[in-house]
Amino acid sequence: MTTQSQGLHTHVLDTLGLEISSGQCPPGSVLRTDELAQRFDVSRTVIREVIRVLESMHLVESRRRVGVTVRPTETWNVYDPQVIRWRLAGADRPRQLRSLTVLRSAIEPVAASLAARHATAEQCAELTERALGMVATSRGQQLEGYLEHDIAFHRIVLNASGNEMFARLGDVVAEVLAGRTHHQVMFEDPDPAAVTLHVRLAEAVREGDPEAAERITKEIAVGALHELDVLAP
Amino acid sequence: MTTQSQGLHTHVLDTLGLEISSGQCPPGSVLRTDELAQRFDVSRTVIREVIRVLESMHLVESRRRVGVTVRPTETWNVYDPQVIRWRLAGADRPRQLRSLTVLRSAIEPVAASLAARHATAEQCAELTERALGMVATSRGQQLEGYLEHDIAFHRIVLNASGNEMFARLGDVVAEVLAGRTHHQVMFEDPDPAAVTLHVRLAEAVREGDPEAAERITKEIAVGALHELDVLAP
DNA sequence: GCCTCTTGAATAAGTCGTACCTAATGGGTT
DNA sequence: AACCCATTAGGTACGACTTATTCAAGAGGC
Repeated sequence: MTTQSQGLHTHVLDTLGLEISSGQCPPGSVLRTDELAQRFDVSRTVIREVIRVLESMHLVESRRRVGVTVRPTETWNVYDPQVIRWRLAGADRPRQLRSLTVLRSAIEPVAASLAARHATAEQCAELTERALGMVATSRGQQLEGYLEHDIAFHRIVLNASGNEMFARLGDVVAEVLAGRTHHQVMFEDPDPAAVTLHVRLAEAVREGDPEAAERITKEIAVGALHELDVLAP
Repeated sequence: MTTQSQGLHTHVLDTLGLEISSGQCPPGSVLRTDELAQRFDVSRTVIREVIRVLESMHLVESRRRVGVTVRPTETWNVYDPQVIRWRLAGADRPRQLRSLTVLRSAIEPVAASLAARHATAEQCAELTERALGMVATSRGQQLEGYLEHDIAFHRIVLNASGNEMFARLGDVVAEVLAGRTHHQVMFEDPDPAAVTLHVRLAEAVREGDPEAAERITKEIAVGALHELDVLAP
């Protein structure tokens, strides 16, 4: 059986990763490499490589004579974009979205403040462009276009902060925004207040006003958290 | 050559990971699995498993007919504790410590604020205990003991925040604190002001005062950043 | 008789070597 | 310039062997 395009490894990894993060294989349960090889109809070689990757994400632990044990949630590398994707696709997406949004609300204001100090002219220009793009797509069911601008906007801010750790959170934010748009039921157009705030943030960064940038970003974060409270359990 | 105790895989992974993150194998350089197998005197199987793990960390990219290419720094999973450890052990430790400390300064105040709301009696008790431990070891060259209390203290705050993403940053903070103590030259006892702030933070959390907890944690962060400016280039 | 310690067989992961498949590449041909 | 083919290096498979753990049975001491 060779149905996938991108290699056996990828398919098996994705399937197992999803099963584990979604709780189908609860912590403590044991997998056997031979069984997995049979189940996926691949060689043990492939399985072992997958297990090693899952092990590096601290999702499982492999011990001789006992098998591959699923580790408790607390040890997982929850910052791994792959893990985040799996978890957002799984059962506890709401909880996941919430903790990620809280993370954003801590990071992004500081990042925006730094961006107001360090952003290049180029970054300011693209930021404004993206903000205008958000305005343009904020009405009339253009959710996908809006999402694209939104992701790009936040990515620029994080990059412009000049801090590597912030910059690398761009992928995480992208996953959160995408998850919100796609999985959360969003019939309506985005909140006009949020759109305005993005425009104002672009201005604050362009004018090099760290305090304003931080304050505005905090407002955006509050809005995002509020939105979760309204739509989720 | 079989010097390691914990498996060939671990040894090879650690060596290669370190070499890549320290810039010895600059982005764009190509590794060949056969060569690596020869070099480490292990089978290609082991090398392949290692490569797969490095690939999952986005440190390398494996393509047919071309080999294993080291990817540019921007794509690395810099939140992977393993990667952090490698980078802190490598050449650009100062830069790394700085960006991680900025990250802390964004996260920990928010975490402390949440901890003041959600901490259990148990957590408050252990927090106070650790603060006292820091006081007790703050004089007389007991750096290792101090470090242990410091790490535990911050870990409790992050855990008590109730946010999973914050909690999982405990390892990162631990690496930063350990790196600061071990690699940065710290002849002297810790800053007495910092010790006092930790005691006050424990109080603020115990008394359920989010604003105070956030403010005090910001002061701790400012101190840590200042310390870096003084000691590093 | 019950408990502890030792010993040994069973087990599943770890490692190895080889053989073969497949895709990307680069050069040579038309 | 477009096409084709040999080469190359990773991808996959299989089978044999090694080693750490575990668990249980048996020996010894209380």
